[in-house]
Amino acid sequence: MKILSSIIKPTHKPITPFQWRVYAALLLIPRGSVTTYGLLARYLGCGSAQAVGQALRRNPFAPDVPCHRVITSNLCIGGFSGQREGEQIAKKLTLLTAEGVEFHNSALKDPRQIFHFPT
DNA sequence: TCTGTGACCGCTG
DNA sequence: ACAGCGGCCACAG
Repeated sequence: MKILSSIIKPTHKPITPFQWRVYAALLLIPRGSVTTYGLLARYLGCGSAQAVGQALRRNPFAPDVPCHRVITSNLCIGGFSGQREGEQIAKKLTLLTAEGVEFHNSALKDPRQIFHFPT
């Protein structure tokens, strides 16, 4: 499995401890699976999915850190690269499709592809 | 310090 | 089914 420290390069902006935890958790998600902001927040012991969104929005490591594998709790596509709609979302869709995660009208087709973090 | 903002969530009517 | 609304918490300025 990938190690976060091996992804970070000197050219990257420094990240906060919270961001570190978020990105490290992302690396646990296998290809072909996705998670939600809420699940991720709960796994991190942080009550706010919105805070997780903040961290992902500022992800300096895309696409090495698979931030595209995070969708909203209602199983919709969510945002990408700071955008909630538009070309960037299409890109996110493409990435997920390439991994075998299919959407229908911007909603996850198969809920079984949701990754549950270890307790 | 303090404040506004956000790739969100879930309860309520 | 669905829109509204308060809560959440990290972070930049």
